[in-house]
Amino acid sequence: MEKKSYTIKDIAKMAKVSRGTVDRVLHNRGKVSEDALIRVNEVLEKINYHPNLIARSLKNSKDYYVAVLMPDYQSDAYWKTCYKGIKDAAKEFKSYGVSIDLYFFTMSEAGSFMESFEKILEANPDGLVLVPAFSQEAKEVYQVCDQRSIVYSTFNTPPEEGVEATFVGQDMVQSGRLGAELLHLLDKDASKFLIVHINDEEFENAIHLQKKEKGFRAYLSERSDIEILRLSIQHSDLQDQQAEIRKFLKGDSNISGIWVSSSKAFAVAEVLRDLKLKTSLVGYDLIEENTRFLEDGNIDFLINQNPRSQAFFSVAHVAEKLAFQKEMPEEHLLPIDIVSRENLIFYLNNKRNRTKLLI
Amino acid sequence: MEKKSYTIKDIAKMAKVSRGTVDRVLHNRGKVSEDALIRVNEVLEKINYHPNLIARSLKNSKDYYVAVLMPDYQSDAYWKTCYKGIKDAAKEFKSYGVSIDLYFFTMSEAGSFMESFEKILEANPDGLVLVPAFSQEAKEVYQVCDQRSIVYSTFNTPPEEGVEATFVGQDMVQSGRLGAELLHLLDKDASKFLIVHINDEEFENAIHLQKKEKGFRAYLSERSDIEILRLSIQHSDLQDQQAEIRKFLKGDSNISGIWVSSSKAFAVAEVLRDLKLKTSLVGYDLIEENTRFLEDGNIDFLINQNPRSQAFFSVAHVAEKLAFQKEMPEEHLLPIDIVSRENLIFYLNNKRNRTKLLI
DNA sequence: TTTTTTATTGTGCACGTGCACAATGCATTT
DNA sequence: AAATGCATTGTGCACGTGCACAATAAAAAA
Repeated sequence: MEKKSYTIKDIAKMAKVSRGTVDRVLHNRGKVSEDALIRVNEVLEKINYHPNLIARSLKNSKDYYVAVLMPDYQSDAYWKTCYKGIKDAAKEFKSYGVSIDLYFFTMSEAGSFMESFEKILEANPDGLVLVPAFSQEAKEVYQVCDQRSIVYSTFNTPPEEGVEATFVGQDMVQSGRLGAELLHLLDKDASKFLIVHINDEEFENAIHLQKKEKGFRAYLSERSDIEILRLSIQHSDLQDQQAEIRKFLKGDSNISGIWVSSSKAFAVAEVLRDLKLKTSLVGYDLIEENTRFLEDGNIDFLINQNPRSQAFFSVAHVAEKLAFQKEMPEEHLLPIDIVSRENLIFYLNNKRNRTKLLI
Repeated sequence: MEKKSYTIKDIAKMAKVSRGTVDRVLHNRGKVSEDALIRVNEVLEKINYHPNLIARSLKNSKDYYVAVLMPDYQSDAYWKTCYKGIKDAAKEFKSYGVSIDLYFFTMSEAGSFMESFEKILEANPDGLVLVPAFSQEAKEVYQVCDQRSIVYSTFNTPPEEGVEATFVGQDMVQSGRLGAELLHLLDKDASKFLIVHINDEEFENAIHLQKKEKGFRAYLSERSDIEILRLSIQHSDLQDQQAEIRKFLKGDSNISGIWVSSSKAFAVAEVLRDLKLKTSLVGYDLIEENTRFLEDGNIDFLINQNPRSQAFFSVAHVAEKLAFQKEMPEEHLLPIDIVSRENLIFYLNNKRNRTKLLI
């Protein structure tokens, strides 16, 4: 019943060799007689040895330094949530000697991305967590990190194909499919849906939005001949955005459901409320503006992109790789949560929505 | 920029005392002159000391033994998922010297619960994780554990009011509310909903089902005058269950939506399919029988009770308390996930849907 | 003053690992 | 036979903590 965990000393005794020899076998750095090798391996097979990670990491106990490169969180509620995830991870791993510093860039300026990266390099970090918003620049980053053997992981935006960087995030195509499904479930006799993109960046650069739209359309094309309208809004001012939405909705009255591909569903919700329209509405992200309308019933579902967990895990992978030599996964896809009024509370401030990683 | 983590030795040097004195101050076990006390405290305040948990747990490195007392997982897909969570936790904490053994009981026999507990006591464990399905018997368990200072936590079934045992699970009332909301969203013009209970235990003993029903009714009474029918099935044989459902549905044809309070939604789904009814259906748990009907469209939503995470965290709390002296939370409520066809895959076998706990 | 008691402070060790380096055995060369 | 080289093996140390115990200083008793 009671399993004992064996130590190197135990193994040495059992194999009638010294600790050093066992160590040499375990890390196979040669200089072991065939005789001893066989004896040690015999014991190892019998007992199924697992090294004590605590002792190991105490031994390698140095202070690791991890830099995070992400969009400025002042500007955006979504990134603020990521920031929280980073902070939680920082708190978590502090006791294991990992300290974390943040560096920011502006979404509209690729230059600011590389500028911050230069600063990071000056600080000479052991690890890097980044949002590779600019794929060309990011490639350079990966190269430099490989060269200096800086451990890195990405989140939110998937790295380009072919790059073997750890990615924590969601399946964007599936996310779009889910949006379509929810609208479809809300009104099974729907005849017309509207896609709304409201985004700072050019749509052509926003690969994640393209993937989402692709998924949205794919779902519907598989099971109905619902007409799909599309409205892409570039204004950065809320008033202008809403004016355009209002104009569009007045022009086309019998839309059954609206899917907003970004976190700006609240902009549409307000217009719907003012126009007293009962159109179904599905959007993304649990930012305060959205959750208010979810509670009032103007938004039916919000799809949670789990920004907090994305950021948290991205840091966690790097930190545990450094501190415990744990392997980093190539891809860590988070669930795409459906949030309605009645389960909203569990996705807000959920400090414990996190995970020790497998060894 | 670079934060150093201070050690006791550092503090001793700064306060011009020895390691021993710092140690005495930190664990305030007296025998320190006022003079030294002040100096050490000054340093402590300045540097915000956090002990190195790795070193600490290496020091206290013994093998901990944790017993898990849960329903037999052979009988039930739900408990099988819990079993997986336990196994994952076992794997995770093995490297930290925590080994885990399982003991089972039968849901229908309170006696088997205490029998297994007796066996557990013989093994003399340091920690216990249990599903307190029988509240009276559980009380005795808590008492014995307190007496022998066995660390314990519960999951799935909340312990009785007034007991201060760590509980990992979900808010049952809210879970019922969510079920009602989903049905309501699926058909906003609904006039009649049906509650179906299919359960092994007596309804009177199944407090969690009672709470769920309460939440279901509460939601609807707040915002509509939908008629609520109720069908409680006691048969343990699937054929008998379905016969009763078929009879009921044939008798009352214009039901807008059905909510099954347990994991037996598949039984209803099959009947609906055979009768070619398009009634909305919401149930619980991602067991294979259910997910098949979810994929076929006979079930609209499944509510995920997160059995795997419940079990995992319940073990994790005990293990981290033992190995790292982390505090155990009084209550750890997991999110109530809404699962549809398009996000189902992320909730199946999601090895990483877990969390390192806060310190 | 010397001895004993008491209050405070300093030091040694173990936990398990991983590395550096010292020590041993054995065969080959001088 | 002594000296040298090489292959293999054994040992010491550090990581940071927490506890036991030794050492010191100061006060009280002789």
